[in-house]
Amino acid sequence: MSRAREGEWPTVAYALLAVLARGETTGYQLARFMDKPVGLFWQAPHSQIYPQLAALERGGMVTSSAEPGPGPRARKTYAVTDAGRALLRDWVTTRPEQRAVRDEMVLRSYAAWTADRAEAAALFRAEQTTHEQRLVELEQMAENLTAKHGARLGDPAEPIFGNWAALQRGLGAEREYVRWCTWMAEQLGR
Amino acid sequence: MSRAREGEWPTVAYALLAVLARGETTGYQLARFMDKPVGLFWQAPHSQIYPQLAALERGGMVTSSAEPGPGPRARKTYAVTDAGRALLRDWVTTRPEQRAVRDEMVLRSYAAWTADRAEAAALFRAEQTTHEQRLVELEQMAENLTAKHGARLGDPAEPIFGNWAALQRGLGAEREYVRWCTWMAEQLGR
DNA sequence: CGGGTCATGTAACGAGTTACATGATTGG
DNA sequence: CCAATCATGTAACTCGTTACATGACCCG
Repeated sequence: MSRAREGEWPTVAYALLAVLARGETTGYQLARFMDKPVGLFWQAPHSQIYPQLAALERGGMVTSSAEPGPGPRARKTYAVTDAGRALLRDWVTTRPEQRAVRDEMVLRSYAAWTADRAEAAALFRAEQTTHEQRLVELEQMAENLTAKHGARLGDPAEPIFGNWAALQRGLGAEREYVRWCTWMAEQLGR
Repeated sequence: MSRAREGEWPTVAYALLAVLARGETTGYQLARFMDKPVGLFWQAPHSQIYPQLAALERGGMVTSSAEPGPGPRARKTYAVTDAGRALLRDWVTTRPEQRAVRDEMVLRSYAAWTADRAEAAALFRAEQTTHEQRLVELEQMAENLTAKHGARLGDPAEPIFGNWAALQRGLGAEREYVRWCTWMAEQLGR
């Protein structure tokens, strides 16, 4: 929540800044956008988002204006400050240190020889199907984006380019994962 | 560390069982194998491994035999029990619930429009290069495996099939990531 | 009038990271 | 003799998840 060292923020803070950089919103909208189902580039529950927004405000990276809301608490609309924009801009071009490889399905494939062959094949076929469906959804999103924004998608100065870029990654990653699951199911199902 | 509910273990426990299922080893060897650099399917530091091995032993999933070691503490060799083998076998064919999408580079791509264009292009080119090198290493590993084990790699009953399967995933994932980084660098570098 | 949506927060916990600790043997 | 390797462990902390909490309004 609070910074580890002066000037260092957890990644979720940059995710919030990245969304707020496109226009001010309420904490609730941010939480909706980043909660479970979609959230193509980063996910976080509201229990992480509200305290993080408060921390960003204490740090002067965002400002909030409260209007009386429907519930027991006021509704707050957040906006990025210049300091927040600068922080995000710097972070975007900083190289991440290499993350740990941790994939439950890869671990299962590594131990597949210990399991029942047919059950293991079924597992990978089921995974394949799920991610084929996910792939169809993403392809639908790509069609919608193309229809609405056309050539602007190729312009890295436009915010919508960010959506396109994240979507390209999602499409590629899902295709590759489906390919691997298919291969695994084939290997196991003989 | 301890089980959340009776019969539920953290994933790192299954990773340890998966390695121990191939033959008994010491905690140190496990830690070496799963620490930072390699660990193609799961990574964990020794500070997580030693307590987890102790927990598995308390749960009757592994046994240990201690011989006097070089340091102030005894060297312990661990082996899976029948219960541990059964636990692993069941877990392997259980479907994981879908994991959260959280990729710092995707987040950066989403916010790329806020950054300096040339710096952003350089970032993705650098990532591309790093992962091209990683890919070469994996291809080397694939060659070595093929040379040493040949057709046994295609037999899902052989433990070595697990290495092959994990490696296939690594190769595919790295290739796809390199592809995306290349595309990003191209888009940004115009 | 009961459940869903809007709207914001706190608390408890688990998983993973980083740092601290100890001490013998081996190699340059 | 200093550093690396072998060998095991604990402590403090951060990040992320799950659950708890409150209450107005709207729709069927």
